Amino acid sequence: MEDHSIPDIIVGRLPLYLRGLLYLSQEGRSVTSSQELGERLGISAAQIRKDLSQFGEFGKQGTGYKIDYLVAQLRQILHVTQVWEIIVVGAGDIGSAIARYQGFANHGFAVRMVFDNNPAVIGIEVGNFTVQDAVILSQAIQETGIKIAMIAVPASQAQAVADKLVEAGIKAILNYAPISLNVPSGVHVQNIDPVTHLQRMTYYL
Amino acid sequence: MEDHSIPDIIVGRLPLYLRGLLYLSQEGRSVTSSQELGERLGISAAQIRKDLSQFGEFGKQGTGYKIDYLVAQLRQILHVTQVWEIIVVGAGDIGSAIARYQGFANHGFAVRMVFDNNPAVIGIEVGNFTVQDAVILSQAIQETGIKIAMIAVPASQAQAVADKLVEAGIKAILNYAPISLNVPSGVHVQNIDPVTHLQRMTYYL
DNA sequence: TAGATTGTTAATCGATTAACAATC
DNA sequence: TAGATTGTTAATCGATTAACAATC
Repeated sequence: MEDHSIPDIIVGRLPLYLRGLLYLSQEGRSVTSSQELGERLGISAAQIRKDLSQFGEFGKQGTGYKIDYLVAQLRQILHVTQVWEIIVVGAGDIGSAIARYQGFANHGFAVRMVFDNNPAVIGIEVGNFTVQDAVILSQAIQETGIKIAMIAVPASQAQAVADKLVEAGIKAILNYAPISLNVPSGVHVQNIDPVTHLQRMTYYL
Repeated sequence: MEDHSIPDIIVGRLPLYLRGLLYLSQEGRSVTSSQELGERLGISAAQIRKDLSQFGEFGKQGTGYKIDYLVAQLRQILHVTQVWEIIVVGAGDIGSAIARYQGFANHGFAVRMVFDNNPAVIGIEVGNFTVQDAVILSQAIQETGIKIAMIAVPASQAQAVADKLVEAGIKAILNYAPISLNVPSGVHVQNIDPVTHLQRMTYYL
């Protein structure tokens, strides 16, 4: 069947498969197996095959998966065949590091604008961008039609920024502020908080 | 029972509970309920109660949870009653942002040293730190007994760095490089990769 | 052909939710 | 007491694994 709603936990693994395949490709490999990929990623071969089978039949019995082909399929499934433009809100240390990050290129993303509301920061150069005044944030989102934003402002301002982004049409938020954002259904949020990641590990130490 | 092995998925939610409780506390609240906390975090009340019940009985029927008490208990469970010192490897944009990040204070962590292997970077100041030569990395880990490291080097060097860290005694790694690290059992890894987080959302766009 | 590996089924395992007695 | 909310049980739901026929 093809019109199942795919569990989010499976969707979350697809980018890992894609990344693993790209490294294999870089190493000059053209074919791989669920077992080999699984060993690289720390995921069982059965799970990889099961996950992929939700979307189609991409391999061949006896030989495995043609890497270039599976990469292309995963990119289509994940909607990263074109480049998504991104707005960064907050030009402090984290926002600046994101704006300069070279890792988005060739993976479906490009930072397009950087905003802040601090007069001391507005107008300075960050990477290839001039920090813009956050008062024109909504207007810029509506004019460009950009759907993805990253929040890199202090936690105290993050919910207000999220509300503004959503109202202007943003549909996906990567949130670097250490707070749980409340957004309407239909808007997606992923959180990156080093403290919660670290605390998850100290439990075991 | 008390000597169950706790599922990692539950351990992963405890830092979120802790963070939510701290915000409630900051707002002057002294008592909360599983329902209220759940609404804040987007987690069901039943799940919060069930998770907490793995570790003890922290609430009172009819009234809920005393916030300060539950915060203290969660800190003990997560082993963040004292400060864990951290080594940052890689003093590029990301490593520098981490080294300057103010959000670790009061949450159980403190960056202690920053390393790089690039002669152009060694010796410069990043936040309150002087970037040190990575050749003394192992020695520094062994002398200080530090158990937690963050990897903020290019993907091509990340596995080699991880191997070196593990050999020197590191037990928990927060990995900012976009690659799956292989480490021995007993060493914990958490990954922070904006690209995989973004691709997980573009699936739905 | 013989060997390898897929896609898929069925079984197992684990996580979440609903519901409620207990009790503050 | 009446109302509220916990801790826990049982039921439901979902995810993972094992195994294998199909087939390259």
